Amino acid sequence: MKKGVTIKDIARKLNMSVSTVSKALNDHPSISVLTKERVKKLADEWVYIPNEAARHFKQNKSFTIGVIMPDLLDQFYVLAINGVEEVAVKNNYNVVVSQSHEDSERETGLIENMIRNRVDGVIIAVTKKTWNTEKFKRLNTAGIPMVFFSRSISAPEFDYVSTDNEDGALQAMNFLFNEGHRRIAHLMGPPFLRTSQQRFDGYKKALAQKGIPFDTGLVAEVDFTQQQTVDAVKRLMKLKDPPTAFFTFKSYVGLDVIKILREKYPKMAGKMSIIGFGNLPLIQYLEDKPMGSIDENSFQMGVEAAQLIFDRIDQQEADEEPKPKFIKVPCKIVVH
Amino acid sequence: MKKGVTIKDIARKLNMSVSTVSKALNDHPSISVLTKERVKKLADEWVYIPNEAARHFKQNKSFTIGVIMPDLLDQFYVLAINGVEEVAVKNNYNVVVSQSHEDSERETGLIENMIRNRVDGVIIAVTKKTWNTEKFKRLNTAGIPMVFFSRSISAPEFDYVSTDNEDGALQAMNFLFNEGHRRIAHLMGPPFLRTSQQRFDGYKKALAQKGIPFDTGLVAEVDFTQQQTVDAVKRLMKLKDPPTAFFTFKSYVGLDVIKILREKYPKMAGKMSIIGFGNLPLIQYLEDKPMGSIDENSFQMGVEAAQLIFDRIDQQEADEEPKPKFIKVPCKIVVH
DNA sequence: CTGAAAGCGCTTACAG
DNA sequence: CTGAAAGCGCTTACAG
Repeated sequence: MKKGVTIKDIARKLNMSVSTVSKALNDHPSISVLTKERVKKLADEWVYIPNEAARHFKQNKSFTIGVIMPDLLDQFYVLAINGVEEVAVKNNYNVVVSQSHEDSERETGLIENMIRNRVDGVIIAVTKKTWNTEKFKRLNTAGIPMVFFSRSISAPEFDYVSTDNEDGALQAMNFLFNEGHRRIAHLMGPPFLRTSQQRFDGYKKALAQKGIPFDTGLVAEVDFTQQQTVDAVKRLMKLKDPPTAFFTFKSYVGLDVIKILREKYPKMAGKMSIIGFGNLPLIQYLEDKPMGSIDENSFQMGVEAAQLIFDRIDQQEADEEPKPKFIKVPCKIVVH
Repeated sequence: MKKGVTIKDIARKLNMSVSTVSKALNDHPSISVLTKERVKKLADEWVYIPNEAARHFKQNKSFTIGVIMPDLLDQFYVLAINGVEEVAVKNNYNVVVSQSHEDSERETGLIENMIRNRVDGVIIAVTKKTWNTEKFKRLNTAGIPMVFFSRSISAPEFDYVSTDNEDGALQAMNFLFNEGHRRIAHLMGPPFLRTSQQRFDGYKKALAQKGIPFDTGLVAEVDFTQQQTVDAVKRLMKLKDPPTAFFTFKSYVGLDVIKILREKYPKMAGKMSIIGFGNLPLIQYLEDKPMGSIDENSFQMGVEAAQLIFDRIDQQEADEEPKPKFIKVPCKIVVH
């Protein structure tokens, strides 16, 4: 193991104290210009690279925010991460991204790991199976701010950044109404997620506003696996009065619907109108596109989540208990 | 700021030394069972969470490997990360993923950052604009092992894990030959990437084996932007004897070709056979699929890269200078 | 089996 | 403007 140059090495060479070198490198105002120059020159020559680990340790801050996402193969989360990164870079923070792979146990482990590593804040989109608040309370106890991102369990005591789920649902439904649809199925997400409830609420509200009676038979819960979506579509298509359109929790589910229709109900495939949450980059490559998507502006959501985390970090020093925030980022329908 | 329980707190309460507590928590063999029990019990009660930052700092290891990828919207890289993660978890290591966003300057900054944070190893897929070895030498100087992943510049002194690029190209070409194609265009990647050269070599080798003269006019360099692919396709389609098939550096380029053909040459769209590197999950949703893809087994590549990094980390202690390795992970053609 | 001591590389009051 | 000292939370030879 080679070991690098340290502040001590520089101090010795220059006949200075380590404190002076440290301050010089950090441009501390009390240090003379000449000293700063000498120190920086040698640091340069010797390719001194500060040990951030040591700095963080000493300062009792990791300058790192942890992000836990269910699955990065879902481009929605990648866009969000890009937003988080942008804000983090501006604040000279690092971002550590982990995937729970929709596994709640694994998620617990990741949170534990983040606490052990003393990240300064956590942004998390929970798994589709997460309902317990236990692990989030542990973050609280450890004094680490956390915000739910996009997906949240029913726990209003935590911060939550999301798209305006209800409004997005309204936009989707109204668009479908305008296209003449009246029998619109809703494939909703896991019911213990606030997010699912909010989108479902929008669905019902849209129907009510339009004066269309709510029909439970048109709603199915899915867990985003193809299997469940297959089952749901099959059941719905067997109805006496089957739906003519689908409003799905997310576009990936909509893509599965399209695929299933193409395979099992080729006659219907072209006619069915489909809208879901998530304007995914991959849609551009599809020939058989969904009719539209709710653009959640996930990059912006990432930005807002990161900003909220930084606010919370700042507020820690003020040590007043802040009220939980629910930030809704506007969304808009995009027609393909 | 709340501060957590430390080893010292536990030691004080139990009238022990911090060394004993530390050893007890780490199951050091020299500590009595009784002591271990007492320590662990209190640690549990008090919700002691070890400060990994401190441990890493003390041990002069971050137990972290850094991964730099061009862009996580490309699912190929996400699959690779999953492979890296799997190996890392087994070794009790963390993985820190950063994106260069195909920006070479930014890449330099990320490497710098990883050195500052003293990661134990780096896996990197370079940007499409990277050609300079400078920054990689800095990692060397800092004593941090690095392996090029998938994409590499021409610098055989570094480790490199990649699919068997030449063989993949041969498979693609032979498949197209079997389909009856003789005029096969190649959209190749940036020429200063070893990867591009290797795939191009396979292309030429396949032609030679088949006794088909190599025609420079059928080759175009692209930088993966749609614009360049559009230009290339337009030029190729204007040839007196235009290609009947495309072998592309990667499937995303192939998808762009399909899109362009659909828009500009609808008559040709269905007939053109297209094969590229990368069996992407999103292909399942396409109706208008490429004919096939070279499955690079990116998860496995991630696994191999991580294993190589861990080998290198272990070898550091032995401090003999190891020879650079070029690991080729087998690939196979997948027909859609 | 347990503990005292040194130290990882820095930063930051504090004194001069 | 500079420096001596303490210390962040741990681990690890070493002594007993």
